[in-house]
Amino acid sequence: MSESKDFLRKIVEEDLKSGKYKEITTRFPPEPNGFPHIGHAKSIVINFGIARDYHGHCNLRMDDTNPTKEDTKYVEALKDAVEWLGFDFDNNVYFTSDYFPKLYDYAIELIKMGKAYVDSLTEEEIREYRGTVTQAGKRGKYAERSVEENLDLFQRMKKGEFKDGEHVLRAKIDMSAANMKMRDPLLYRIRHAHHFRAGDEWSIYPMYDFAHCLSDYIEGVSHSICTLEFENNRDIYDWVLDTLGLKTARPYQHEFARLGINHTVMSKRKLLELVQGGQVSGWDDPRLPTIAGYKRKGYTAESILNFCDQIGIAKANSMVDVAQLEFSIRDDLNTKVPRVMCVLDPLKVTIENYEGHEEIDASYYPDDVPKEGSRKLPFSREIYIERDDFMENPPKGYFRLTPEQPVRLKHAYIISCKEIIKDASGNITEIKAKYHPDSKSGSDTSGIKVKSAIHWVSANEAKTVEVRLYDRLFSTEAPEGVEDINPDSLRIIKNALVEPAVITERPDVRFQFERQGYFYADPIDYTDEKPVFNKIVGLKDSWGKKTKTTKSAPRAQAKKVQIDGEVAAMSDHEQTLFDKYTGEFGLNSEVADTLARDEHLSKFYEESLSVLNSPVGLANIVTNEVARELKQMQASELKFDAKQIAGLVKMIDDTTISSKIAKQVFEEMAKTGEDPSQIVEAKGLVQISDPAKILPIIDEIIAKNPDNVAKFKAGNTKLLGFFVGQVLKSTGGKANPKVVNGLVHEKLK
RNA sequence: UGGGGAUUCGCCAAGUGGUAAGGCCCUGGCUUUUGGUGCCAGUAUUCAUAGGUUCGAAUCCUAUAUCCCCAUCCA
Repeated sequence: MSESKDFLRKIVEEDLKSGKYKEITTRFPPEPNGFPHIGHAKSIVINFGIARDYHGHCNLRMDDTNPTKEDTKYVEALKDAVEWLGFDFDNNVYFTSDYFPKLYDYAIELIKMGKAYVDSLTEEEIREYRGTVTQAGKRGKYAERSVEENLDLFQRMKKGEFKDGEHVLRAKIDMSAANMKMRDPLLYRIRHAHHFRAGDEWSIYPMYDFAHCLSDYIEGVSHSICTLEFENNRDIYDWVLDTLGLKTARPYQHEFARLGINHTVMSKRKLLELVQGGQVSGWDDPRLPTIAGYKRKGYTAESILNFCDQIGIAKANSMVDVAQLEFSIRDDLNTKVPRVMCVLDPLKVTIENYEGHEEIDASYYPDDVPKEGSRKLPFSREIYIERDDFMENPPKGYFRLTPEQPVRLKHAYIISCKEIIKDASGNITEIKAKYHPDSKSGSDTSGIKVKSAIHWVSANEAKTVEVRLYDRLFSTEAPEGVEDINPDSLRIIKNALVEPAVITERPDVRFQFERQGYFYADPIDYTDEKPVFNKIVGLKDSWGKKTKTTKSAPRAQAKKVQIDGEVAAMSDHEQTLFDKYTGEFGLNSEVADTLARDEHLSKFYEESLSVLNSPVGLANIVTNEVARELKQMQASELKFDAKQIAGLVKMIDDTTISSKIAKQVFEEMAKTGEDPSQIVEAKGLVQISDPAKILPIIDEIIAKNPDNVAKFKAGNTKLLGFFVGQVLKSTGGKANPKVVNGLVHEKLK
């Protein structure tokens, strides 16, 4: 595994290395209110995968805090999904509802600390009082209740003395917080509802923001991984744990981008609509992106796992091309599954010069699949081929059977077309053909060259099967609703003809129907009398692609012009500073602008300038390096001062150090607050400018990299950076880059 | 609009100051009794845009643009 790690694994590794945690614990925390989909699979793979990689644990936990939405049937579906994907939850499912008593105690604690209160505003009032994104909210009068009153009320809420909605428990944080989520979030609501596990014991239920962080803490979770939309909730997560003083190895939340796939929908709401609206046959409809759907369609767990590995984990919202998923399943099945022949749209072929009957021994696997196994393939005078494997007037590049062009019947003989039989309306109903007796597969001495081999079945022995051809559920890339549904997402072929071994031998449940795609014996509707096969995915079809009307003409890639917004005007004071900096000090306008507009920066700059008269050098360091530190902390928190920066710039000015070393020194200063001259001395960072010392190193580098020298001389001038970098590296950054640059240039000319 | 995220090829995605990884898609070629597979080759002078710092910038600084999330007693 030399591949780069995703950002979550990097965090985990750092936390392990720093000793923040001795052991890694993650959790997969779905709410049991819907069937899991492939987005859940991504989360499962992340959480269980990280636990496995770092020898930790992952808890499967049902986040069942809302009794009105959840159901035990979803719990089963969730367990199934995790198991099917090959992860182990030790047969131990955790439930947030098991923590209700503990959660209640924590709430009491918060009330006693004066950090939570019972609010009795109506729902509308609460909404109103919350304010908007631009306007601060305000507290209602109930926020002033005493601890005793709050305690009393909350206990009575629990006892069920109040009606739904009469009171709520709220955290006392900040009604004017810029983060809306922090405006006194609700912790508990009254809900006289039957909980599928807790029964009727509770009449209050905790909210997500209160229950989740504490459940993580209770379970000893170290890394609480969730999706991006919870970023705003992280503040509450931390607030609850911090306020309750829960410190030891407490969990921290990290967010990644949820999975989106084009031509499908992933939200639970939309999925539920499709199921309830009857657009699909149920949660396990093969067109749905649910785990149950993929399973029913014939996807393997491995293919889903591979897919999740391939798409990676990051923080950018993204829409993965469904072609990537299709690749995963093809790639997986290619090496696993027997090849058989099935004719979907039969065209009868009578081989006039063939008498009798034979059975051909045919391997289930092509040469490039290292698996053993074969079946008997009946061959006779009457066969069926695929209707589009014959064309009377073929286009250029058509490889299959035509009046002039013979074709091989896969595993059998070469045939030529003799006669075309049509019905009254001109449709082809049958082909009369002749076969070439010396062309039998494996012992062909006919010398006839054919362009392709087509699949076929023997008319007498073929079995009739139902084939369900699934296509993407939505025709648009980013579907909005039912109006985007692909009318051809399901095509049922009642009378497809398959070779007999598929039914009688049943060598597998998944097959490749040669030249068509991968198919799966439907686990529910398949019977011996009426076999049913689901199309998992088609084979890649470069011929079909060519013949299809060239739909997407190369879209005009007009480079979009970006209209930049206006830059805010400077205040008079800023303008004065700007003029002084550009005029008196000779700074360029960009640097002067940055400095003038930032009070802290300009102050810092002028202070350093009073120590050292090097306006340009100081300005550069202050605008670029000091500014970075100032973004992260207050000016008063800086470990270094203006005088030290002046000292640093002085060393650059008198060429003691290069600007490259200066950055290194600066980083040290920012960390330790040490004097720059001390750092330079302690680390021996004085730069080497003597060509006599540098030249031998350059020679060595050049000798070591003949390939790159050749490339450079061939015109790849980018490589100059490579050579300079190498020299700098081997001198620990001390070589004077300007000198090195000139020298390397000279050497390689 | 206040706050929080994000932006590297058609789609994902590495890269964190020194030669722009990889996969999918696509395009050629070779192999092939699957127009499949496999193999080989091609595909970003450029990292949202504009400036700045530097010998050297996708990476650091400044400004701007665009997209996503937050005003459920959902999670």
